[in-house]
Amino acid sequence: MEEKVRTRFAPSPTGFMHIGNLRTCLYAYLFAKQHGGDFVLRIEDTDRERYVEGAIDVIYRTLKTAGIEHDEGPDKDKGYGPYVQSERKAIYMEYAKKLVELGGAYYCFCSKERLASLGGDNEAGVHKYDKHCLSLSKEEVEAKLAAGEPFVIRQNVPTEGVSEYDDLVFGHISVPNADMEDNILIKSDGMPTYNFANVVDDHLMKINYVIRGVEYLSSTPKYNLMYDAFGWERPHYMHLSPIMKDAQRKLSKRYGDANFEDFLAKGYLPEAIVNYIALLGWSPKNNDEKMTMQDLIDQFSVDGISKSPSIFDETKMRWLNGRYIKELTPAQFVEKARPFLDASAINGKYDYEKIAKLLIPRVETFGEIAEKVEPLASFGEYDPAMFEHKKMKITLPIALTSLTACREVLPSIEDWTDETLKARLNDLAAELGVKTGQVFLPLRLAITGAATTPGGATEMAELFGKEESLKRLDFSIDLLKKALAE
RNA sequence: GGCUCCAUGGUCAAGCGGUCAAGACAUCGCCCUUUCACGGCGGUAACCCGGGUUCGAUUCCCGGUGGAGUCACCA
Repeated sequence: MEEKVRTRFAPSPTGFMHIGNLRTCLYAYLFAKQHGGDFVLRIEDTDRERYVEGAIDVIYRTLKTAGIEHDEGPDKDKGYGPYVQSERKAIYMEYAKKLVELGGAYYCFCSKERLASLGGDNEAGVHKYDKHCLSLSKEEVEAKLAAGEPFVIRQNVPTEGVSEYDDLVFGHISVPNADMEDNILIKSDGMPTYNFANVVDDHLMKINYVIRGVEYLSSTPKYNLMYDAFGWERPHYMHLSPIMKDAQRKLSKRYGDANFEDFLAKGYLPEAIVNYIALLGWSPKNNDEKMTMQDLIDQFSVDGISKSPSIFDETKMRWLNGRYIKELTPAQFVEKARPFLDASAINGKYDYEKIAKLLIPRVETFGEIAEKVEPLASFGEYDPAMFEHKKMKITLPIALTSLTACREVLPSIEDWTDETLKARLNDLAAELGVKTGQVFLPLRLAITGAATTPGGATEMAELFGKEESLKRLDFSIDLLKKALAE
């Protein structure tokens, strides 16, 4: 019988949640859900020096808005807790001692100084621990322990042979044992290192599919050695290539350029971000790129995961975000973009839903709202030369004729909407015997005073309302007359 | 530097011995058009190099080159 799939996301609370981390989390979630399994959240805070206050809240918040729901975690204990490593200290020590008894680890009392003297013995200046304390007899160890000497516990890695395993995405991996160091499992402060904690926790929490970054690809044999020493069943592994900022640099929080919440602040929709990062390093069988979380769960597959690093392309994410925005109704747009609308120059002015209708096909992120809406915020003196339009064959006199005709016709219109206005203006163009553009273009310019606007003449007119539109029209006709008189 | 891994257009990527080497983003051109957009149509653009294996290599093997990861009392 197949074992229930259990995956986990195990971030360390060191600050913000960056995109690479989120993608790892997403894949672990997708894999678990696809197989009807459990997705566990575990907090790896064994390094108290890197701990950042509030970081755990960021993790919860990110998961929630990204639409990733964990089945278990510090806030949902299903019997495998605690799910925060700092609260499991005693557990690690217990298992470390067990591993020592089993011969898979040993106590080490070497001083920092002695360790430092081991360094620099090759070109890269890399040193390897010499297993000095492995030769200590049981009595010597007991004596040192009794004397209260500070100690660490190291893994005892064989010096010969090769360790191998099969990775779900990278295939067969084999590493010479001689290249692996006797890493520290328990630090002198009694806390475990990642090397040890992840093995113990994954086993105790019954994690059978370990999904994480490639940085662990070559150290995984060491973890397997521990599973073997304990007599535990090894989990399946799925390592993921990094997301890069460019060909050389990895995307990281160090550059402060890839935090999930930063993208939210720039006006990206969480669904779009999740959709985009799912596609970075994985591709579906078909060519549909816009996918919901459910689509992702259904279609996720290990063989679609790529082995090489992928460069993060914000331009493409913008495009995808634009597609999501285009599917929003004006009401939904307003709901989601309200903070951006309020922060723009039109704050509170005009009907937001009407603005939304104009903005939906014109912005790819909410962050672009401010600039799009800027020309609508004010009206005043402008250069009448703007009315000249070669391609449309519009000169200042022609513009004046059109505007004057508009001024006569418009006041009688009761239903001041885009559709009605458009119909009437089309008729007007026919009556005047001119191209429609020769009426619409001058009118748009006349009531907006701006060369480019997010919408046409009649849309702008509807937005401003009848009274304001006519007022502006009068202003522009005067401006044009003055210009022609000179 | 040792070890592990990777290598298709500018970017994300299909491909898994025989294809005119998909698709998407970006870019360019045209159409639509009342500006800006949306939309539609079309174009430019790729198998890192050198050896093998094979009737035939982007695909398999080896070497080179390039890139990533790792070599911590960080994860």
